[in-house]
Amino acid sequence: MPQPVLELRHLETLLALDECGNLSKAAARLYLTQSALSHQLKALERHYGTILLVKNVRPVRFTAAGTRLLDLARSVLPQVADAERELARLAGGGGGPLRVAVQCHNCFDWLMPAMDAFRPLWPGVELDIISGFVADPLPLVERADAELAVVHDEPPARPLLSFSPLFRYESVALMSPTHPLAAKPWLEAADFQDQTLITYPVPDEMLDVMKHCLVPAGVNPRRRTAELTVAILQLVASGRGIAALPAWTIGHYIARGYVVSRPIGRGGLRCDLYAATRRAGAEVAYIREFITLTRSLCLTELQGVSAL
Amino acid sequence: MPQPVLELRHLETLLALDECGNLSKAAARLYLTQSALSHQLKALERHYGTILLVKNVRPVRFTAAGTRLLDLARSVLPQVADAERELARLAGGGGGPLRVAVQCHNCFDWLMPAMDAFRPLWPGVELDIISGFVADPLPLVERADAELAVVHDEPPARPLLSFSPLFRYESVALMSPTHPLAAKPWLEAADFQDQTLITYPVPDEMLDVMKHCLVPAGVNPRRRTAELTVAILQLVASGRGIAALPAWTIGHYIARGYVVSRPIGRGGLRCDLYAATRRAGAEVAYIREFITLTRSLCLTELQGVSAL
DNA sequence: GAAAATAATGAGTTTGAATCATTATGCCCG
DNA sequence: CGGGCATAATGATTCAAACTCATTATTTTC
Repeated sequence: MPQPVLELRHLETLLALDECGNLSKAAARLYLTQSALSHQLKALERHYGTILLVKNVRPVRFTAAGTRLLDLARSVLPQVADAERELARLAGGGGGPLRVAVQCHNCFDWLMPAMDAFRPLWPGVELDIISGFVADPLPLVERADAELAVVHDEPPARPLLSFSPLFRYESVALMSPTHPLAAKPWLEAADFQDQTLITYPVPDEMLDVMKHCLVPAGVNPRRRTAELTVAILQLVASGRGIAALPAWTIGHYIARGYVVSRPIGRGGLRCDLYAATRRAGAEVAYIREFITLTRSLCLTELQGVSAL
Repeated sequence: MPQPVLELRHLETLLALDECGNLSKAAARLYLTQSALSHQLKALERHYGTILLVKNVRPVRFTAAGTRLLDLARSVLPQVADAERELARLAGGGGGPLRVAVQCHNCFDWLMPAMDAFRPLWPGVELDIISGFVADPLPLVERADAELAVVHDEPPARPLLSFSPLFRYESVALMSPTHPLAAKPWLEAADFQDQTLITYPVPDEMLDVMKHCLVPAGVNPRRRTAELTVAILQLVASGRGIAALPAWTIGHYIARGYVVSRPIGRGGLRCDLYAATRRAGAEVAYIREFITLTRSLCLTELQGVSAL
């Protein structure tokens, strides 16, 4: 007598499917394989005796039946989330500090909205950013001066820490539309050799292009620095040099034609962000939710971002 | 990153727990073992870091956290059920005939309310009772003159049919409060020997006491028949004989002291009801729901009824 | 205080949900 | 039109969650 074939898991899948538009992306977002989702869908469709979505079209299109289930998901999953938050409160885990240490300038672009979304859900949590960017924030977390650190790439395992993937973004090269390099479909490391590279005034370690592309290739262009993203874009637009920034920072500058962007290297330059917490912290409901909420916000809102 | 530990299954469990008042009963209702529920609860409680219910008290008492989850269940599960009904409609399985064949008189007591509850959920289903009680309704189902038959005990497997347990009820002996047998804590078959047994005018096959108790024991009391349950009770109350009826039929007669009831045999006389459908019919959403709905209504509303 | 109900526990088993490795399908573009 | 890329389907295999079984512990009842 198997009453409920349907489980919350399936509703999560449908939601992801709707947001991502295809099985593979949705699977990545759910930390599952494309195969898993395919099997899942097939089982559901067999059970209900009707197709739930048309997959050979981009993005996937939900049938009437699929839409009905999607609506169910939209109604039910938030209720579940609410209940679980309240349970955390009832279990005495509804409040506490959440100090976030961030390495990179640009992260503030998404960190602020994420914090804004988080605050009303967990009014009992004291949310702070550990200001002044820290070269290596991991010791902060280890000695409990921060609950969470955002770091690049997955660091080697540490006994006290646990790492959760946040997302992968693309760093793109920026130049004025009239710049000679704008003619190329993508840039190689060598293309930077005779250029002026405009960056934030931070160590090369913390600059994606330098760390992952130019330093390995032994390229060392002229440099110029600016504190603010707008200032960098200003300099680029006026032809004073080229820059490399995460794709998400520059959406409307591109749209307005002030600057153009080109991938760095054939497949583009991908950078991975992780959230580090102490292992004990990874159990705390509000820290977990901060991570998942941030991830999910970034994946849906930010340009050029994909699941990790 | 296992987000949802909670699944619909758990919500079903909580609901059953609330209705049944203890793990064992709830487990039976869900077709699971008591052990399964115990493990389930423990896992949930470990995950949320708080106790959900106090089990060493009858009925179990939900904690604040438990109540919150129970509320979630009460909100979410009906939404899921609604969605699934609509899916069935969208899949083209929202309508069709549902002709129910019933063996026993008393079954109408619960069949009517069940049908009343069912109708608004499936307006497209043509619900009928195959009237005139049929001695053996199984052939009706086999040759598709009925979609569902209610039968006693689990019949031997038949190639075309599938049987679903409905519930178990107790048949009790009824007598006037002043009757000598009322002094006994329970009745043996032999006690019936010199009595007048008042029954419906149907073959012994279809009378629980006869079939499962007196006939096996070779006891054959005087007989008197009446068509209606009230008439039987009237005769019993006025000392004209004793009767045996399902415990559920007689609640308020007992309460008012007109008659008293005694178990038949040490542990009482238990009878099992099953729903028979054609194997193909067991797949049809509305037939499945009719069965589960009926079962669940009877289990919660009827006296002396337990899960099978 | 014994018997009956009920719950907990840990080991063992089953099942279903995932992955892996591969094949199929559709789409774009030269 | 055919090769290459992105995406989905498939079936075998793996793995772990969830269940059962057998037993012990606890509580209730008479």
